[in-house]
Amino acid sequence: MHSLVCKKEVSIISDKICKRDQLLTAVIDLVAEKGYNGVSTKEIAATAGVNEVTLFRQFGNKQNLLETAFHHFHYADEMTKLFQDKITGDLHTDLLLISRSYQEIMYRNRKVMQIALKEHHIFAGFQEKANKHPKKLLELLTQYFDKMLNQGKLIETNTNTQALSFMWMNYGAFISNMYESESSFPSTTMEQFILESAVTFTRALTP
Amino acid sequence: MHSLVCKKEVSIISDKICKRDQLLTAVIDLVAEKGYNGVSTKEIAATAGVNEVTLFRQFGNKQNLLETAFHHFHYADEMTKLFQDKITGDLHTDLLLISRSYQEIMYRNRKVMQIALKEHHIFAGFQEKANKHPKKLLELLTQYFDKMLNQGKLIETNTNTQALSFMWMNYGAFISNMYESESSFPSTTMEQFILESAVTFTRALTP
DNA sequence: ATAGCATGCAAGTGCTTACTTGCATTCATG
DNA sequence: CATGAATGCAAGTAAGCACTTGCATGCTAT
Repeated sequence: MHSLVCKKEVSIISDKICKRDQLLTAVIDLVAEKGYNGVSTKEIAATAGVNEVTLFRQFGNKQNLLETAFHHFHYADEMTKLFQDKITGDLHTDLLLISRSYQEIMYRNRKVMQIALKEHHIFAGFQEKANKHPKKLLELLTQYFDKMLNQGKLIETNTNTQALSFMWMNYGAFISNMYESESSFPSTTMEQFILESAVTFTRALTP
Repeated sequence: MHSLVCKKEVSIISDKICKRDQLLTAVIDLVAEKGYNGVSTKEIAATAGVNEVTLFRQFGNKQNLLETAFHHFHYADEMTKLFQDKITGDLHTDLLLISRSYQEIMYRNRKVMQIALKEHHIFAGFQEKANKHPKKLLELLTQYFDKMLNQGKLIETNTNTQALSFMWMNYGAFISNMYESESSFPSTTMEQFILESAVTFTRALTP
């Protein structure tokens, strides 16, 4: 028993993905760019290369299409694994890893993030879901700082605020680069920032 | 020869501001909340307490109303004055001042910033104008770091990247607090962040 | 071969939107 | 008092919106 969707993916015309997925992709792309009220079902269908009626037969209505797509494309859980697997105990190495992973994951989620940011007045749940993983990461980073503090590898400081500062710095960087094109990511500016900011926080927090 | 607008502000009913200003306020509030395509001219007029026709007679069309309001409410030039007037040469004091001023100005501009962020696909010029002052601030901060470096008050580092990190950190903090209500600003979290982050960067950058 | 399902196409429904028009009302100013 | 500008009100227009219906077509699986 395998997934019911997209039986045609393995069909004769192999490069043709199924209509359902084409619609999900189209709605994310268009809503991220123009906003929910700025794009019509007609336009979504045309972008997906299907008839508008197919959209309604598959998803019932516009809102449900977007909600389905949002949940479908929202990657998750990668940040938690990070802390289980790859943390070394060396502050500089770890901050670098966290920064880089965060930027990569957020960039991959960028369209979903744009939608959550733009449409939170219509889809209250989006914002919450989009912030779930960054919030978890903040929590894990605070715990990490606490552990380092106990081992004498960190100065006396408010670990929660330090974690928040580090995450906000990365969040600001992400937002500023959110509209960069796929091909130019990560930009040299972003790469420089990641390297330099890890050094900065390491110097500031090392006893 | 004084301003042509709002003669009625000084009228008998003194607390009643003129229709034009009521419309400008309403469109900023509503578009910031619901997006340009999420709010109708009817709704804007109703919020402003005027007839919908008055909106069109005063501003011609919806787009012009928003553009006029955007430029009307976009505060400016305060960041530049900061560096001319209040810089002391003590790193910690200055970073604290910059952070606090930035947050205050951005919060005052928050509705305009929300619009620029949401509607940049429709109003290309908004994003540019909204980012003009933060960009100027980044430039000034870099110059400040350069000067401190020359005076031996800063470690050898890429001053531009350091300035960018500091500004991105504050930008991330601003975005996260953008939707906080007037009464609760600045939150205790934000205040803590401003204090702590100034200390962090001072420790990281002081020789 | 046949039944069933997904899809395309054309047309249409009812609603909302931005924007207009004509006329009556108010009101400060000459 | 008279004039003119700003506003309100009611009605209307043309277009676009989400969404529906009926029917024809083609592909899949039994």
